[in-house]
Amino acid sequence: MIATIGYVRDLAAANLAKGRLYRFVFVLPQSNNFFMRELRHEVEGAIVRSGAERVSIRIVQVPPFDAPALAAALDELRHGPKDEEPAGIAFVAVDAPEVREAVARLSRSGIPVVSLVSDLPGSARDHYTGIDNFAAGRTAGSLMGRFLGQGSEAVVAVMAGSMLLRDHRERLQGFEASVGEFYPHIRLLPVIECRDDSPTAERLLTALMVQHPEIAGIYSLGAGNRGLVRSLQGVLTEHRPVVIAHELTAATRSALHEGSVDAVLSQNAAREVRSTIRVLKARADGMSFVEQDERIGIDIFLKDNLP
Amino acid sequence: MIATIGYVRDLAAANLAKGRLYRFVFVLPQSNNFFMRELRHEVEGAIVRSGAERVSIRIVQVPPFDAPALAAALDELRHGPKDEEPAGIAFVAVDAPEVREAVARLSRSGIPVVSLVSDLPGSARDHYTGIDNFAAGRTAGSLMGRFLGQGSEAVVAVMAGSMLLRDHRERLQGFEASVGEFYPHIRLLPVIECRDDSPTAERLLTALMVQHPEIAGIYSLGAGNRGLVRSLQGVLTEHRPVVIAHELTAATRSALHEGSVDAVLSQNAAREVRSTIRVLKARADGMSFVEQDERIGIDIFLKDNLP
DNA sequence: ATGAAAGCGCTAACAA
DNA sequence: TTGTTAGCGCTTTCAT
Repeated sequence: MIATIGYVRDLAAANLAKGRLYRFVFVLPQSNNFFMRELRHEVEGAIVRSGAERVSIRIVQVPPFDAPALAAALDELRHGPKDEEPAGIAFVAVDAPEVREAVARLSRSGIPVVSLVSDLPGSARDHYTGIDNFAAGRTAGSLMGRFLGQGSEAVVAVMAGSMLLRDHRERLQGFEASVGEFYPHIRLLPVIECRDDSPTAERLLTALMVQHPEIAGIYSLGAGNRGLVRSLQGVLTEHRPVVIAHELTAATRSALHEGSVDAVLSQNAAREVRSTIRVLKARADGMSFVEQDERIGIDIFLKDNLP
Repeated sequence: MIATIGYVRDLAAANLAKGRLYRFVFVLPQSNNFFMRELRHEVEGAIVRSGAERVSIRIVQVPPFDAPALAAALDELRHGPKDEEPAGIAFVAVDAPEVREAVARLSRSGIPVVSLVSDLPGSARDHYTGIDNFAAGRTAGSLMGRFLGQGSEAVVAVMAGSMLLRDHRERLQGFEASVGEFYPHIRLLPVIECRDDSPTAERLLTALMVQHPEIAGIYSLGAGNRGLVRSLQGVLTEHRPVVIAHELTAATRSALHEGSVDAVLSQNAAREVRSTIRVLKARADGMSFVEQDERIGIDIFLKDNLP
């Protein structure tokens, strides 16, 4: 009806008129691993830039891996003065029922919610900003299979942060599925868990390589890659295993460059933060967004296509 | 001075007051290959969305590979009524002196200019939106080397669209450099040029494979991949060469899926268009932008991480 | 030169 | 309910 005339509502004018301020909250784990720090850093960058855009972003930190604390933090945001109610919330999910319930309460209050980096399927979240971790694991499997080449049995080690983390579990599943289907000559050692901690990663991997000198490949699907790189330092070049890791960090970047790591799968934290803000804004305005535009791809980095 | 007070100019209000309209022009080759069509399609999409954003985008088509025509089109844009002068121009460069000069004239007129997909180094363009094609070629070289594995001499065919295209030349250089340095057992056949035409590609490749049945790898660095895929159809699975191509299209996507193509390097046309508009807007406002945010990465797709 | 006033497209507060 | 008016932060015009 209105559209027939060719009318388009001028959102900028509307926002000016009502002195609108989009209050968004990012609930982030106070983890110390590189990726979470980067994520926090990107949100802080967005805060600086947000001045010009009628956006006000606040970061709320919660203890990592702590579902009750996360749920409490989410509930907290629903209270407080009515005019300070957030216009949207982004949070890194911990996969637990109480978190799902807190999200349901937010949703019932009409507050847009976006899960970030780690998803909460089956919850009332409006959107998930992050990569498909199952596909990431499959991709790692393919690369491992291709890089190792055909031949007799090859032994591959897998290191995760924690099997309690949904994204780590999904990566592992994808990796196992891909290797099992296409590269049956690869034998996977039992997963070791380094709790995303570098010293632990170094210790565990070094021990594993002593125990299994025949290791031909390593897939590190979590954090703690400084330790991974250090454990590789003693290995002779000609015995270097094929190494695939996650997240482009200072450690993985230089390891790629010097050849001790062969491929890095990564997600772009800056892009994730910007996308999240666009999505929250759209939802806050009751606007739709192009799902396809907001998909976060799995970046594959070799030494040759480093940004 | 002003900044000390914490003042931030409200661009939205300013634009409202002056009824600003950003007039941008995209100068695109009227090529029929999939990628250029997609690029055009994305610009058309931006035109639709632009209504709400005080942006008006116009597409000017020029004959492909035609430097004089492109230069003339660029000059044309500087004339016409003063109040319809574009606030920014994006164009797919043809690497020639007359184009450089036309860009210099635009620049002198104070019109922001962005080169898109194919760059024009050394010209007065304000920005280049597109991938690093040399790095893309190197990446293809690494993948080819790793996928072929160590061993005795391996013969690899290279197919380009045209050596007159700067992006194709750069990809080839990167590929040759990478293979030459790290995989000396790979022998490259002389480049064949299919002029980005599928039937030609099919014909040339089929002939080449008859002539060189020992071909173990194919790098297709231009367009015309329907033809590439067709030429592969007759090859027995166990003799299938390692195939690396550029641009994720219907043809390369299904070929990846069914296993006749091993990897696809790609650039995201939608992202390129959006980035270009952001950059032009920033320049038109005399604002800076985060260079890093606007870098277009080289996407690597395996069958496992297709979007 | 400097200042006051009108108005861009909208919303919110108020009147009728 | 429907209509009117003031004003959001800026630029532009017109007057001082």
